[in-house]
Amino acid sequence: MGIVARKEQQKKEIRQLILDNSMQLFVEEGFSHVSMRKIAERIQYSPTTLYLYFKDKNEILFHCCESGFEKMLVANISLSLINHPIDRLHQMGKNYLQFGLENPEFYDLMFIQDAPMNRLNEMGEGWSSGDQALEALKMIIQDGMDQGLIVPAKVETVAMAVWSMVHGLVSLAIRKRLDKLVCPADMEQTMHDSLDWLLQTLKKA
Amino acid sequence: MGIVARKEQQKKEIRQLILDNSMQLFVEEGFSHVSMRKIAERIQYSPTTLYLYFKDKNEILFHCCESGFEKMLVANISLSLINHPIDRLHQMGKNYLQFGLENPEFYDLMFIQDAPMNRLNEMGEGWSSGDQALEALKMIIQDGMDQGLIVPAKVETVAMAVWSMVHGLVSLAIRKRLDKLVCPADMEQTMHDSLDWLLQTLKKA
DNA sequence: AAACTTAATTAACAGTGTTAAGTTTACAAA
DNA sequence: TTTGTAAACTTAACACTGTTAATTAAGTTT
Repeated sequence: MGIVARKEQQKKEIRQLILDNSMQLFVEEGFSHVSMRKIAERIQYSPTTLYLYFKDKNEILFHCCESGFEKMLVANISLSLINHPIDRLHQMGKNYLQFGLENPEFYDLMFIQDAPMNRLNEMGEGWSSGDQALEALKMIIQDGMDQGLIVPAKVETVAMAVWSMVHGLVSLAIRKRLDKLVCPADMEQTMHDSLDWLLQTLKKA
Repeated sequence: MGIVARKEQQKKEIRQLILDNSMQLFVEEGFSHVSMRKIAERIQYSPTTLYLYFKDKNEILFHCCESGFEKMLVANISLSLINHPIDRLHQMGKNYLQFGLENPEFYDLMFIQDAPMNRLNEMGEGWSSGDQALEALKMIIQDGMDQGLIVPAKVETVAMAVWSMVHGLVSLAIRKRLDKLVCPADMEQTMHDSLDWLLQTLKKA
C-alpha cells in the first residue's frame, strides 16, 4: 500500500499548504480581507479546490485557531519554572497580553470572531490546546487558594474573572476602544499596570 | 425660509427612518446578516438612496452605536440614587452585564465590531454618550479612592481594569467562549459572581 | 487499450458594498 | 401656465464574496 500512503501524504501536504498560506494572509492583510479566491490564487489552485480539502471557510479558520493555541502554549512553557502561584498567574497574564498585542489577527480569530466557533459547535470535540490553557489557569488559582494566597471563592468564578479581564484588555485594545482612556503610546504599559493592580488586590491581605 | 426648513425636516425624517429600520434588522437578524439592500427593501427605497443620506454602511453602524450608548445611559440613570462608591460601581457593573446579555447585537456593534470605529476615526468627534459613561466610571473610582474604600492606584489603571473585566465577561459570553468553563444555564449567575468577587477584592481591607 | 477513480477546473448562482449615469419629481421664475 | 432647474430617486453596472454542480484531465487498475 505504498501508493495509497503516498497519496494520503500528498493530501495532507496540500491541506497544510492551504492552512499555512491562509494564516500568512490573515497576518498580512487582516482576517476580513482574506477570501477563498485570494488563498487559492496564492497557492496556484482553483478556488473550488479548497472545498475538496475543507468543508467551508469556517473550517479553515477553525484550524488556524488551533495553530494559534499551540503558539500560545509554546509561549507558556516557561511557566513551569515558576512555583509561586501568584507569580505564575502574573506571568501567565503577561504572556496573554503580549500574545494578543503581538498577534492581533490570531487573537481575533481565536477569541473575537464567531466564525470558527460555529464550526466547533458542529463538531463534538473542542480545542485541546485551548482547554489545556484553561485547565492550567484553574489549577494555578486552586493552588493559590489552597496555599492561602488568594481570597477563597469558587475556582470557576475567579478563573472567569481573571480571564475576562485580560481578554477585555486585549480585545478593547485591538478594537481601539481604549484610545479615549489612555494615549496609544502609554497603552501597553497601562494594560500591564491594570493586570498588576488586579494581581495586587487579588492577594490575600 | 419655511420651505427650506420643511425640506430639511423631511431629510431628517428619512435619515431616522433608515436608522430605525437598520436597528430593527440588526436586532432581528443579527448584524452580519443585514445588507444595504435589505434595509432599502424594508423602507421601500432603492438601495442607492441610502447613500444619499449616509456616506457608507459604516456610517449607519456608527449612528446605531450612538443610540446604543443612549440606551445604556438610560439604564444607568438610577445610579445617581446610590451614594456609596462601591455599591454604585457594583450596580454600574451589573447594569453593564445586563445590557450586554439583553442586547447582544447592540453590544456587538458598540464594543466588538471595528466597522463603526473606522468611521469614528475619520471624524474629529467621538461618542459623547460613550465618553460620558467612561467619565462616570472614572469619577466613581476616584470617589472610592478619596474615601479610602478602594486600594489607591492611578485612576485610569483601575478604570481600565474594571471596564475590561465586565467587557471581557460579556464579549466572551456573546462569542460562546465561556461554554467550556461553565454550563450555559449557570452562565449569567457565574458572570455576576465574578463581578461580585472583583468588587469584594477591590475593597480596601 | 479500456474502464474506473480521483483530482482539479470551468461556469454559474445568489449575494455583497458601492459608483456613475439616467430618470423622475417638485418647485421657482418667466 | 409653461418653462427651466435643482433635488430626489432609480437603473445598470462593477468588482467583489462564499459556494455548488457539471465537466475535464490525470492516474491506476483490470
